[in-house]
Amino acid sequence: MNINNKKRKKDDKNQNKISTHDDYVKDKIKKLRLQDQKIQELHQNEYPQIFKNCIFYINGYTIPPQQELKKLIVLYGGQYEYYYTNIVTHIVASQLNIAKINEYESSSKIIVKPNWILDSIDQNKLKPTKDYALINKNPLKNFFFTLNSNNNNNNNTSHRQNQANIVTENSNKNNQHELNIKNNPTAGNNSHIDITENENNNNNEYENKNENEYENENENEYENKNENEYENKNENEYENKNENEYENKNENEYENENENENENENENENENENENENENENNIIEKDKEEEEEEINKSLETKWDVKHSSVAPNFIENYYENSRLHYLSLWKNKLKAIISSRAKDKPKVNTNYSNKTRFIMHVDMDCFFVSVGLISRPELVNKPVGVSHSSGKNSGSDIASCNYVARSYGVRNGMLIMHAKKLCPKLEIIPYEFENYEKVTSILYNVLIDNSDNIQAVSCDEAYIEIWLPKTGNEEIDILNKAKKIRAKIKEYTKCNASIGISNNMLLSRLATKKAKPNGEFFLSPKNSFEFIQQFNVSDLPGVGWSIENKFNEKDIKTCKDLQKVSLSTLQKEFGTKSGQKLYNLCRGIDNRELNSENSERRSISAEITWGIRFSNNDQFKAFIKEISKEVSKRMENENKKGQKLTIKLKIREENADKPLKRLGHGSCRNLSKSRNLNMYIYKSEDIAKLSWEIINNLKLNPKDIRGIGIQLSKLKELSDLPDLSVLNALPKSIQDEVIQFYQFNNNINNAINQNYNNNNNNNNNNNNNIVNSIITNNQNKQSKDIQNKIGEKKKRGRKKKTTNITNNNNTKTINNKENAIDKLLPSPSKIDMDVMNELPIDIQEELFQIYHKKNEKKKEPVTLTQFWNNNNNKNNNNNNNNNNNNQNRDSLELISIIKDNNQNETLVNNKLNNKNSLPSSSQFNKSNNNNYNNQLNFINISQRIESPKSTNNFSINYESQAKKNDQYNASNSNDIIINEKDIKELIQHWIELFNYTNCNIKSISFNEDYEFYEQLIKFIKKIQNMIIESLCWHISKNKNLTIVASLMTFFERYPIFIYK
DNA sequence: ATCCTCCCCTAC
DNA sequence: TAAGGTAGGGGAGGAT
Ligand SMILES: Nc1ccn([C@H]2C[C@H](O)[C@@H](COP(=O)(O)OP(=O)(O)OP(=O)(O)O)O2)c(=O)n1
Ligand SMILES: [Mg+2]
Ligand SMILES: [Mg+2]
Repeated sequence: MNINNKKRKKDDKNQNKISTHDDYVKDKIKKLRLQDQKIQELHQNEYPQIFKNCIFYINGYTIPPQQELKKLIVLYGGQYEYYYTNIVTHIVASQLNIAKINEYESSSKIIVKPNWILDSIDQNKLKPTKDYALINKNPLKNFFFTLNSNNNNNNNTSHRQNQANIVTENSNKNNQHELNIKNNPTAGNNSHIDITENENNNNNEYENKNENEYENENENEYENKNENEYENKNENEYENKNENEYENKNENEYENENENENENENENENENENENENENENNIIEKDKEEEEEEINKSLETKWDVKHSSVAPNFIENYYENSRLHYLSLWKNKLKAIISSRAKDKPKVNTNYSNKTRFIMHVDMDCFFVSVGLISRPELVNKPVGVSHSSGKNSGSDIASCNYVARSYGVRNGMLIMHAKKLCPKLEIIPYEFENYEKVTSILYNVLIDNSDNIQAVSCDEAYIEIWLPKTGNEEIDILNKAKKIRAKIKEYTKCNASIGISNNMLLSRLATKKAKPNGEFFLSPKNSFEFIQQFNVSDLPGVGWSIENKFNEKDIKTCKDLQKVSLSTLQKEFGTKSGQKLYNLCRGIDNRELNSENSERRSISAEITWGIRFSNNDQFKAFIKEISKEVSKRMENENKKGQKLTIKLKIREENADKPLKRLGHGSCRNLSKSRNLNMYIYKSEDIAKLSWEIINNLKLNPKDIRGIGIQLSKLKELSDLPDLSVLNALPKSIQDEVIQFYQFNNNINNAINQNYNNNNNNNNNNNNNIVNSIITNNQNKQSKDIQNKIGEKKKRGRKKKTTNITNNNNTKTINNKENAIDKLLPSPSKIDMDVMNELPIDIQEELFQIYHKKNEKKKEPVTLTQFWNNNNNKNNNNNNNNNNNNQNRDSLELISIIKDNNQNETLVNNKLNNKNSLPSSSQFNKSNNNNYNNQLNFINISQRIESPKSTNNFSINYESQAKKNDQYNASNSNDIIINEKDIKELIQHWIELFNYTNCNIKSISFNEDYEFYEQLIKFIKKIQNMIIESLCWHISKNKNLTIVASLMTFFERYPIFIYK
């Protein structure tokens, strides 16, 4: 390995290229293979080598986890492949999308579920793999209901489809670096690479940093980030003309901009020239020429503006492709997600830390963008360099990053080129290389993951890591060596310098990095941190930006030493309780935060653009809202979220704003934000656009003044049925696999669910009634409390924390009982494949077509499973043709088969009856609704949906064709479910699936042809609801299987059913 | 008290 | 010529 490294190092030096991510991973894989082999050799005699000729690749998320499977595979003689290659013989997966299955099957790979490995080991021989095939798991699914394969194919390219597969396939859709990080099997906590053990100490290539070299920077003038100071330059003349022209001056009411012109008369050369026009022909001609030229220039500029502004085609797409800040945000999110999912997968190991010392490292690449850019430009390393879109000396383009040579001139990240060039005329500008930044980030994070006990992503070039070292008395030297090695590793593979700050908390290590830079490491001893920190400027403190800094400077507080003298109460009076406390702690080096590797859930999703926004009329404005709504929608789908609260953020040009220094920039603006609680969840672009425009339209703004637009959705909720991993993990191993497949199945029908959701969402008023929750909170027995305890209650988000101290934010992900109110009818589409059905042997068909009828519709008691069962046996098949009398009739739809489970049903009935009166839904329902709706519904807390002043006792559901459904804004005001037949069949299929996880099992459903289809459906749904509730109650009362309850609850939250009448 | 809305501020 | 995004902490002040 070292030989390889050296060799590559040489090569790379010649080529000045980043080693690819693969280089790093390949090296690591080699090491890991060696380890695997060693383990194998060691244990060969202890374990039967049953997997001897098998080469495994584990695809995605599995239960048990990859690492465990890997261990077993290796111990039992198999070969574990870290990447999928052709030599692989077996694919292990808990779920796969169809594309993957096809891919593997076409290359004759054997696909097995993880249980195959476990069972084979159990029985000491290879089990037949066909019993563990991933597909055809549920024959019913294939017999009666085949997923709409067209749908599948179509959806495969959509975000949602990809997202739907997040558990296993997330990494597939993402860019390379994410794939690498996420899929990197060595990234697990039991990857044993340790630089300190495996590396030669020949990494002396990093120079000894001369700390003072760049530190005599006293450029406070540039630290003053007051934009206006830069932007109040005398360019009004240009701006006014330009803008007037741009805006086609059609509407007099908007022409107030001329104010500026008047204020700046002295500079208005053109006017003066015009006034001085005289008889001299030559003069006139010359002047005409000049004017012409100017006009041409102006119109060129205007054209350029129009071409590049928000009215240009593909503006948003182009913009985001080039926006560094957008990338920074994007990457940060991705990294956090990756780190987070890693952390969740990783089992919590109870290591004994008592004889170890904890260090926090803050690792940050030196002038990241520049360093990456200079890899291919070694001739510039010792010159001042900045990364920017443009290089003109008067350019208003931002410098994203500048190197330390440039910084010695006072140039700073984020500075405009025109200012930087004044400080440093020789500043070289190099372009962005976003793809390369990603590559380097990938390597950086791999190295950090491999060399730490815990990691928190900060940005693409920066992370905190936690490292525990044995107490040797020399830990401080050890940790510095460790840092050196990490830095060397990063340098080796990326050709870029990283700096590392080390201390015992995040704040101090962050500050230590400032000392370490450039290209160094620094240990900030916590022992004398209080004194040490005094030398830092307040602006060095993370959390102190220009605003707070300015406030301090006004009071002559420059350094932390100064700040330490300010009392807590003063700070709190000035900045508020929390912020004051934070500042008080910051300047003392106090920071109680723990690394947060497990991301808390996203609470808002937004898209925002404040560059290039220029509209001349409301149509353009509106069109842009439509476009940016698409972007937001895309992000919602990617995150699998829908949102209840819509916030519009606008930047509006100040009355007297000057022309922005930055071309097409926003200039001086006032901000405006307007939010609206929708009482429904949205995610579709049309909805977002429509509602956004409603908000905006109410504001009565001049479209010409708009300079920035943002749309944010918050109060988020899961859009569809991704499995809750914490629930999943709580389930017995034996059913985890099943559940995963269940979800996989449902992922294929999300689109239809959501379509229907949107058709219904206006009916949703305050639906805060959660069936499961109300049962549990009102069921007085002890078991229900146990369940609550077991499942835990999610902390309410947004609630102010009681403690002022920064506390460890360990986000235990739990089932959300309280907040996930039942909200929507979420039917799912599917196809009943009657052809397949007809292929079945007659006796099976017959069995399946057994029809169960409820005997007496007037009966007020809910139908229990037992009754259901018995009724079936007494059923009369001949009364199918009566569709006139609802009451007398047997169930309008026919359950084909219900399989009783261990006589549970008896118990279930009793329990249910005993508890009936304590159920809240009953009283709620009756109080507000005097109808004589079938009592069984009282059992279910769906009152919000059922009651409606104009409701009758008859159900009405409109059937609308798919084509009509696209035009739904108004239709959704009615109380009708707009739904199509296909969707309903899918819905039923869904509930059948669901029942596989309860103690009863419906095999299939069919409808009486002579009965009104939707009426049948509604009744069916009622029945199903009862059965599930009963099942749930039974489990709860018997304290039987809490994990099943847990999973049922999640299902309930995701698949509530509502009935309209 | 606690919530909500509309901000401001910060980090990269 | 230019790509000034984005999520979250938190405060002020009003509503409940
Ligand atoms: N205003 C800013 C600040 C940063 N970045 C980008 C470019 C930087 O290279 C990268 C990382 O930011 P850092 O704060 O880590 O700054 P650098 O890495 O450039 O310099 P250093 O960390 O050495 O101070 O983020 C940016 O585009 N605009
Ligand atoms: Mg950096
Ligand atoms: Mg950084």
